[in-house]
Amino acid sequence: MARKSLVGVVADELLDRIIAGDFPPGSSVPGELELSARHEVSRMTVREAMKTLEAQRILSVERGRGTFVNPLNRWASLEAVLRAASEGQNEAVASVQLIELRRMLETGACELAAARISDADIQKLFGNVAQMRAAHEINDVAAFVAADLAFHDLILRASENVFVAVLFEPLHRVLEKRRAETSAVPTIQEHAIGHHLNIVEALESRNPGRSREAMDAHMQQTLDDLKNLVLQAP
Amino acid sequence: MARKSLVGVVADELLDRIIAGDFPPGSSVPGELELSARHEVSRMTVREAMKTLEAQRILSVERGRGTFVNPLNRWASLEAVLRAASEGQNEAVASVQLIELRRMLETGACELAAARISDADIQKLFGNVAQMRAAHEINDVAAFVAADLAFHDLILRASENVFVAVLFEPLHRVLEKRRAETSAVPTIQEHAIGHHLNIVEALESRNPGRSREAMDAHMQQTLDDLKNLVLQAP
DNA sequence: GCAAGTAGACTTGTCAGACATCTGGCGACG
DNA sequence: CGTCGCCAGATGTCTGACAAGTCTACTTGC
Repeated sequence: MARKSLVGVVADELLDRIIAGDFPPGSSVPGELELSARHEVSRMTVREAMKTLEAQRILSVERGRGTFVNPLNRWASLEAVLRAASEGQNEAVASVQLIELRRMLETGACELAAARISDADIQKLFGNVAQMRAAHEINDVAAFVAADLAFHDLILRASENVFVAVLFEPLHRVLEKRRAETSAVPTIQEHAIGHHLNIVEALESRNPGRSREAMDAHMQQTLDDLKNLVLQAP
Repeated sequence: MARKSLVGVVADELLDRIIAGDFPPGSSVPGELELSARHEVSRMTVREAMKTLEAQRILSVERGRGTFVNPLNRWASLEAVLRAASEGQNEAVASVQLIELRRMLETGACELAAARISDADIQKLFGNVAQMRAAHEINDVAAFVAADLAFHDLILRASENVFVAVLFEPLHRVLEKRRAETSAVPTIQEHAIGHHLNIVEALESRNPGRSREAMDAHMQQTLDDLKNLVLQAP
């Protein structure tokens, strides 16, 4: 699956060297010819790799002068920033900050959704909670996670804000595997079911503030779970 | 200034055709050869344009099969989504949704900053408000906007969350010009000064909830200003 | 007759070499 | 001393070719 093409490999290696500090922000990166020699590929392959990094605003290419590394806060790729921020002992910090970000987006989306969600979607949410409960009783972790994801996804869409969904999508991918870890603990499943039920009921009341707080409590629980589980693993 | 290179032009034109609906999500885009003929450039130029769109997850390239358009919610580029969402009569809707998004990020960042901001940074924020007041009195719109931007930027950084800054950066660019418009009205300047002062004082009290609400009120005002100004322009 | 295998057309991936164009600095010339 | 022009080095683009993956349709063997 996804055997990476050469340009993907070159782009990854180059990004690794940037993150490792070989080329600090503001400095220039070696010329295309030099890179093509170092990685033993043609100049064109190097150019395409550069293009992908430039599209993510990691590099700035200036004709006739060279190619330069942008400061980290101009990077447009959450994944690349995550890789950079997770260097060394910082992975735990990065995880917490990701949850913080998720909390902002999900509580905000939930608040908006309260005024816009349809009755049909609310019934679907009740259905998702029922699925989570059923999955919990027969210990089906995969089904539990699937229902959980569908629940949050529906709220995102009910917010009717396209940009929230766009910004949330990369977060979704990054957090997916850790969600599966925390959701494997039965006690946490029970907590989650309770929180989700609170959220649907708040949405049903069409009260934005209450809906936001319900989602906020859920996010707080998720953050606590992360701290108690992932951050103490060997 | 910034005369676009050929690959930039081709990428733009291709994105325009995608947004115009020539190639719906899931469908394939014409082959590299066909595109190179249509745009009268070499195949390599087309390839580099495709690479930039692929890096933004607008296209998915599959070797031997073709190149396909991703659904809009997988796009990783806020700007591209904005262009797509602003088609037709939807520009007003897109503007409102952008403010909604900004509200989520800024209120969240402000809440985090309350617990993390340094005394020195709080003094800087007071200084920014003073600059805004001075600029207001001598009717210097540019200086007012500059102090305003610096104020919000400092809070973003004080939240100590790298990812918030990353997601906010494209928003910053997009909203910059509209901010200049609304900030030109003296009455709105006065409102903004009051809101900013409330925000600093809330941060000074180190109360996260109060800080969030102060920023929220400011965002609400901004949204109202947008509705009353931009949405009724000729 | 049917199924497995294969040849071909079409697609993207990579390579090589060449020339065009832009930038910046160095040196010659006025 | 200042200005102009040349030149080295960087990216931008073109041409043509071959490699390799995918799908279709036909051929072939049973």
